[in-house]
Amino acid sequence: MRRIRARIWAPGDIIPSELDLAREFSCARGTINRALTELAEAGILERRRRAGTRVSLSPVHRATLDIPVIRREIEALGARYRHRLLARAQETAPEHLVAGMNLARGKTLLHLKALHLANDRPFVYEDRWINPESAPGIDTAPLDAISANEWLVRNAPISRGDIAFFAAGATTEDAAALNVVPQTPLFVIERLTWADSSAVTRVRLAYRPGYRMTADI
Amino acid sequence: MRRIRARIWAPGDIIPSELDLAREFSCARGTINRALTELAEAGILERRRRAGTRVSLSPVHRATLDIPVIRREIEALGARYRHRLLARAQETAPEHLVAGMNLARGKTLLHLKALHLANDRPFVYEDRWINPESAPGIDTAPLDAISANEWLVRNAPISRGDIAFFAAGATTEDAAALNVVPQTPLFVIERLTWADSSAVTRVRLAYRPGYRMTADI
DNA sequence: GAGTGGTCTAGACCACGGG
DNA sequence: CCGTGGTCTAGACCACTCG
Repeated sequence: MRRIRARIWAPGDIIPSELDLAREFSCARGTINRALTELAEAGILERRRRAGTRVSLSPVHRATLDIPVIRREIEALGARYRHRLLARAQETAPEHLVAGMNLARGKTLLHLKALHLANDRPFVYEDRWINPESAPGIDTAPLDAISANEWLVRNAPISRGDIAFFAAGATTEDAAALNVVPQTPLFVIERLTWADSSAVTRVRLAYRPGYRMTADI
Repeated sequence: MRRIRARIWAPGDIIPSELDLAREFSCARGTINRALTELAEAGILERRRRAGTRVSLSPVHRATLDIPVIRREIEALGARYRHRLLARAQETAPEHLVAGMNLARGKTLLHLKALHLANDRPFVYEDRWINPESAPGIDTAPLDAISANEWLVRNAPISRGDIAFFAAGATTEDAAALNVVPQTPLFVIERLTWADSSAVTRVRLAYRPGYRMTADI
């Protein structure tokens, strides 16, 4: 890293091979390999067999976001967490979810609406659909005592997910829940999680105005 | 992972030690160590010396965001990239930057305003402050030909950065640049990057309405 | 004290892919 | 072909921390 920052190894340059570096630093090749592999994962280096290792021309800045359970997020702010289950219903999957969640048409999903509060003030409004087949036990879960968010994290192991972040004006529903005027700009997260190839849950989280999601690079 | 998903190793459980697993799978401890270390970095496991390895009770979902140069982001959408430098001035650092960027009061910064276009339609409006001391050569850089974004990535190695994502209503300036009405909800990124302990640049990026930032978990 | 994970070493075999 | 990185092995020493 020192050599890259000092442009001794400039962007685009091939750096010495693992064997050469191991000799230079008097260490095992395995150690060099681990170091270079980490830098490659961070986007600083690009490695190809036979072609060698080069300093990335346009290093991708890679930020790692920790997406905690909302309870923890609120508690980390030093606030008291509470949540309120506003609605719970069995509904036929709407058309836009049938496609996104790869469901059979006419499938019944659990539809939840909940509000997460920090010190009794609205923090996030949650609109969630759960595929009961992928979350066995959800039907009898006490979702007023433990948030669906947390119940799922503990009871429905997921294998992967897609997540999107964007800005949106508060809908009338958002506005009522978060106690703001409609069309207030809100930070919104939409997340779709999967267990193997079947969808577990799709959630839309609308954060209170002023919320900032932060990360380190 | 199979055992964790199948709840053979449930959240909170201690799993066998590296030595035991190495024996079970007839492989070297180093291989087990690498696997478990990766899972710990992904937030699936928690490891402590002597205490052993346990399955996380509340696995942090960790998303890795690739933050490419804006040109690449636009090109990846299949659109033609252009950018327009709207303003370039030397200005005394405003008060809110003196603190955030850890500058001496009265320091002169380069202040840029630029618009990035996708197929000639506004995509991101950029408001950037650059510390010329941390970016030698920036004063003579042809920032109308190459965006500051790209120039910096190539010429000013950074060591770390903070990044924040939030929603905001379009300011009059945003609105004029992006050709929207004021107060339109916009997705905004603020990024502050450092080379060692001195700030390099602080940028605010206001994306066009409808922009979604996506990631995988 | 003793068992855990963290890290390194020296060596090996292999997949890949450029020349 | 053959040099590169990718991965594994067997062994070692150490830091940490629980009991």
